[in-house]
Amino acid sequence: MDNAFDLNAVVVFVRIVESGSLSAAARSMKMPKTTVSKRLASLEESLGVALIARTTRKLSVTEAGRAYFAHCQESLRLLEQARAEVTAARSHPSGHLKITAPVDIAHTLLPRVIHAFVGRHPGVRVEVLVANRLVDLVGEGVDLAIRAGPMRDSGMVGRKLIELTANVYASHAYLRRCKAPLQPKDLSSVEFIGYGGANGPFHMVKGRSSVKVDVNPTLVVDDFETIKELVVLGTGAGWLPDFVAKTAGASIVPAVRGWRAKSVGQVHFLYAKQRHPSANVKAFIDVAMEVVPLFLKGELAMPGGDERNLG
Amino acid sequence: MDNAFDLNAVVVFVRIVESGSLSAAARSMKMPKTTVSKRLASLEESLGVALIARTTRKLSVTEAGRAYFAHCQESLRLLEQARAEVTAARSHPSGHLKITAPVDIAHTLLPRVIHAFVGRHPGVRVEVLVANRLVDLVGEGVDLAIRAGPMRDSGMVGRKLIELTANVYASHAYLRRCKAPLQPKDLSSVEFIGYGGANGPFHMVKGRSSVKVDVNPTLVVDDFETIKELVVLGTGAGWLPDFVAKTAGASIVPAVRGWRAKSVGQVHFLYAKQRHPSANVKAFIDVAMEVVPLFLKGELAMPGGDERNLG
DNA sequence: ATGCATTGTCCATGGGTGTGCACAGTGAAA
DNA sequence: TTTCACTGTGCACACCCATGGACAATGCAT
Repeated sequence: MDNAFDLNAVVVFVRIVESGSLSAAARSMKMPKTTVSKRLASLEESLGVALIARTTRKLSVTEAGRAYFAHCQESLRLLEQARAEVTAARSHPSGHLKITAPVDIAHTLLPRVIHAFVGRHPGVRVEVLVANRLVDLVGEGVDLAIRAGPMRDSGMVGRKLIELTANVYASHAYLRRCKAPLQPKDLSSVEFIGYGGANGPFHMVKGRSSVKVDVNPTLVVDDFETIKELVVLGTGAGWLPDFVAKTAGASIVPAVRGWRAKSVGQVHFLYAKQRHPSANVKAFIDVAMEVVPLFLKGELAMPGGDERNLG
Repeated sequence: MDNAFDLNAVVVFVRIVESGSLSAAARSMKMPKTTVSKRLASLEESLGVALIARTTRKLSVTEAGRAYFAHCQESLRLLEQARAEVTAARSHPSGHLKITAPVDIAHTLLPRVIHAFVGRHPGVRVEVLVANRLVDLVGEGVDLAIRAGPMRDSGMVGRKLIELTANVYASHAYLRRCKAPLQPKDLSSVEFIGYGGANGPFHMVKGRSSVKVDVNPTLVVDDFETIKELVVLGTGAGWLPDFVAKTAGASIVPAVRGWRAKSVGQVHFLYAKQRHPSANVKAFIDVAMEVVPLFLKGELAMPGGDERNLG
């Protein structure tokens, strides 16, 4: 950085011309006169041109100085305007927001949140990237990710959205075919639809009670939404995250009344660890923290299918 | 100068975006990576906005960063262009040049110099301020003054143009009326036209000889050109600077053949003492140093009156 | 997998720079 | 004239900041 010339000196120069004197400029910028003097001198030095002819009392801007001043003033005005725009956008959400989420969440929680978000912040263009793979946030320019399970991305910070609660669900018709009411141990003998390969025994809780449940999956699917559809059709009982089951409305219910499956983790947000998080990100998280619990409690109106075009 | 934000950081930011990485930017600006990193961090701090999301390997410009970058890049381009224009104008004369000179010189030497100057540097607009008063150079935005006699302006530098030589001139007709050839002592008995109030005895020289001449002015005028006209008309003999007499062409000649008046000082330029004198000023002085001696030696063509409109 | 090169950041240190003071020069007021 | 307020600048010093080395993290090549 040997002889890169000091842009701040340009600011000083412009202020001098605007103020009409070094001292006035110094006052308006709240810096000592001597600094102003030296900055101007160094600018003239690095330009190799006299900008301001000065006696102790009078000032007059050189021909070169006048030309330079006109350009600089305009340029600095643009720069200041840019700064103002940015700091304005800092507080109130606007522009672009890119989100990624795994398919399960993208089909369930996410549409509700987005629906509320775009309603509240119409100026923001939202882009959603639905993928189960681990998206490289900074590499793909993603502002915010929603992930399930433990997070181990370095340089990122997380924030818990919800506890990942789940249960074994079944349709009313299916339950009528069984000898209700079922108990946890009965689940090992019903038609059970398992998830993916990582479907071992799980725990069910009721108050302080906790029992381990072994199941014999007659069917294994690696997609919760497909499982949900099967459960709705009465194919069998299936372990489902509550937020997935919820999208089926009242057509399916917990198979074992009064019990629920033990939580297996959290759903959380993940975004770049920065001193100054994006206003868009913060706003989106705020909306999500407000909307999702309502949705899970069933207090959220469930519109028909207008969010399907976002998937 | 508490929290005035660092414009140089903006330059660094722009270079980072252009280069695609902090390290690349550091290399291209020849400053250590650590400085680049800190500059960027401080810019984000003072803006209160994250501009660049960065992992150790990948970079991605924030929404806010993109908007800011576009404006800044344009603005800095303008600034750089301004700098280029100014430093270009440094070497080759252009723009505006304001000169002041006393009337005597403005009517004699100056037109010839200006004529040559505008012919050589057509891009420069020349403005001439003819006045015998002491013009405040910086106060009135004058780039260059021509003065006769000692200079005692502080903060200014001078450069000698010519030795202020003079002589006693008379017309051919007048000399015929006298009993030529005249000797220096004869001057006390001719009709002598004196200058202003400061017209005491003067010295005349011939080789190593020097004699003091006392005159009895029958007529005193405080304007050399008027004196010259009177001499041309044959009213008497008059002490005239050579450069004034020269404008009368061959119609007047030294009254005492072989002798001349002793020099009484210099004509010099006066301009602001600055590290970086204006290219215009330098060019003008160069032209003057070249043209004036030619004129005084009579080798310069004397056009009719086309320089009159410059007075 | 495992080096290897490269990236961005943290940290102690020295050089550069902004600061306060003093001073010459100037204009307005008395 | 003399005084006075104020201008812009030279100078010595303290302090901040750029510096370079070290380090964790990461992608590429083998």
